[in-house]
Amino acid sequence: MGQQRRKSAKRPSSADVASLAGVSRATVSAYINKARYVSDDLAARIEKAIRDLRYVPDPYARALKEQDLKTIGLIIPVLSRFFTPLMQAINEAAHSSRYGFLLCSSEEDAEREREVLQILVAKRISGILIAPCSAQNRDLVRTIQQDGVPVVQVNRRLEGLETDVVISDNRKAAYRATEHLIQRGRRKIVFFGHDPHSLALTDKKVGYDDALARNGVGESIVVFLRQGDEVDIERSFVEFLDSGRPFDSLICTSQTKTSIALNVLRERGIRIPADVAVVGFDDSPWASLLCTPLTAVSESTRNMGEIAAKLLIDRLERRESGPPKTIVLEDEFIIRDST
Amino acid sequence: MGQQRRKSAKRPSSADVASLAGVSRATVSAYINKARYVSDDLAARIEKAIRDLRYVPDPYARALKEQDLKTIGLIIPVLSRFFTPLMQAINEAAHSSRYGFLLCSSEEDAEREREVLQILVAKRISGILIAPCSAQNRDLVRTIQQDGVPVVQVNRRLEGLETDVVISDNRKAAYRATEHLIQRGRRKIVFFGHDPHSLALTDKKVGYDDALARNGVGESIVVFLRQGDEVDIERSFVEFLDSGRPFDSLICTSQTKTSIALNVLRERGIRIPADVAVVGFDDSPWASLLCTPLTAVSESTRNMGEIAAKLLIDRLERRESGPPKTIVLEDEFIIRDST
DNA sequence: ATGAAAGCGCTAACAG
DNA sequence: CTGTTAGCGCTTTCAT
Repeated sequence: MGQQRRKSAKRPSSADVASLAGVSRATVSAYINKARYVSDDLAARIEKAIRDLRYVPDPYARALKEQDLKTIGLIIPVLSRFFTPLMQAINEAAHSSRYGFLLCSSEEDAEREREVLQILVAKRISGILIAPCSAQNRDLVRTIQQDGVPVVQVNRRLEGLETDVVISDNRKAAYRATEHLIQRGRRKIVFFGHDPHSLALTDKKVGYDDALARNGVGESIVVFLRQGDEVDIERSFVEFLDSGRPFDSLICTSQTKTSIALNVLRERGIRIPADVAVVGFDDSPWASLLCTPLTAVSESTRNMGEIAAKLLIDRLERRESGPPKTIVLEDEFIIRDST
Repeated sequence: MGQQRRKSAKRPSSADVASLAGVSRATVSAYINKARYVSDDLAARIEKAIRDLRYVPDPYARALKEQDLKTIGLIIPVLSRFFTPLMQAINEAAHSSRYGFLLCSSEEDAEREREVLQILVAKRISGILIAPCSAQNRDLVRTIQQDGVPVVQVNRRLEGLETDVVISDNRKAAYRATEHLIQRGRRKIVFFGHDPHSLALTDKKVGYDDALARNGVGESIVVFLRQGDEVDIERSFVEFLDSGRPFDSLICTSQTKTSIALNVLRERGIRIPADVAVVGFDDSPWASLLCTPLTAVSESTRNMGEIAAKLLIDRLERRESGPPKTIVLEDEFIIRDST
């Protein structure tokens, strides 16, 4: 015998409740929304009818009438661990201000991002938090905003948009990391994991380039990496190693890349920092526990989420209507033993 | 000057498109949904009108008519990193079967879980994946299911529910971990991080108790821990250490707890495994890189998500209508150097 | 204090 | 092939 399927005989509507309670639908609606006074007598009968019928108002019918979904949408480029603290923070902030929370991933695909934006707007979302994945939707975002939906850019920023922005200074962090390696006497510094299409990586790359240039280091070693799973990342790194190109240090542009690189280095018996110094983007609770505790850039995405959510909610509640704010969080640079 | 707010003069409706294109609303609808043939001529005019007006159909009006949202809902107890791979897998599976994906967190709160369940049903979600946080909503889940909405339990299981289930065998994993410690000669084994209210932990605790009993180890040392942030977790562990109760090994019931415990142990100069052997639940890419590579239970939540999503979608597409299946994934037990 | 009726934007059955 | 019409379930004046 399979799972039962008593295909819903049809959900009760407010009309059913009304007739069972012997009142009009208007009164039911009024009672439910506490929109106007309803006598105790009727209230009790309605209450009972609702229970008996297990009536739940249809959110769509309601939404059809109402202007605002009282919900915050978050669009991230990928559902990765990196964004988890950001999601948590935003979810909590939304909830505690009595907003709903709707999460969407664009999968780093501009087309999909576009769709998602349109869906959110069509759903009359109250406001949008977005970590944009492509400049392609700049105009759409601008339009949405001009139509009265507040937008906050978070973690990544598209130039030329008059939105609130909360990012961390990846360029500077990369600069600092690179310069740090140079000061430690390294000259053959690998930038592991670049993708010119990624907004997130561009900043880091610029910081790296700047630091090399200002310190007169001519050689730039970049390992490119298009979107891919962990196997692809590992393969790219292995290929680089096998190319035999000499290097004495490594900047990994994400936590995943860092752990993959470290694992490969360990397997090959390459010593850190004796043979190769390593700095990783994104700190983790493990970084300090490693055999060689890792020097890392720490980006507080949790904090970023909190601030961004607050900014958005302030706009939504009309607590703030000034010009767009840009908040740049400083990344922490934590020097441990790997460099 | 603030962000512009040209409060949407009112969105265009299909009526606007129809009149601009000089056709009826039915034709517009037909064109959009490709529900029936529309002559090239009209199609072109409609297309143009849609563009000009930047028309987007109202999803609520549409939903009001339709029976099914073609969307899968996932309810997790907490938006943690632990669930990220699960979310990824389900999101991808949903998307590639052309379903939407709706994520909700119950925040380990039965009341909130109840609300969320009702919202999902009210929204006519196609099917639900749930990692239940409490037995309290068992009846509600049963009702939902009987009303024809397929439900799959994932990661955690409530007894007495005729749903598909995908879990991993935490009880056995805990048993194995405990027995492993005993075989290594440990007798004072700490179970770090218990909460009798947590379904997830109960299984682990049972495995631990069983292993102690079957191996004639009388002493059970349990560090309790109600929901709390990392600071709370750390404090609990520190308090335990400060109590001076002797112990020679440690089972940490989650990744977060593991990293916190390891950090505290390191700070106190307690050597692993010489002074204390450690096994952690949830493997991570870092586990092998630690100073003392960590013995760990590895639970493939990604895999769990894939399977659960497949099960659900098979039900949705009527590809499967047999009795409920229960899939129990074996956790891997990876012995490294910490034990 | 409560009820009747109109309408939100869309789809689908039925005509033409 | 395309248009007319009748709701979907709810909220909201406007009467009573």
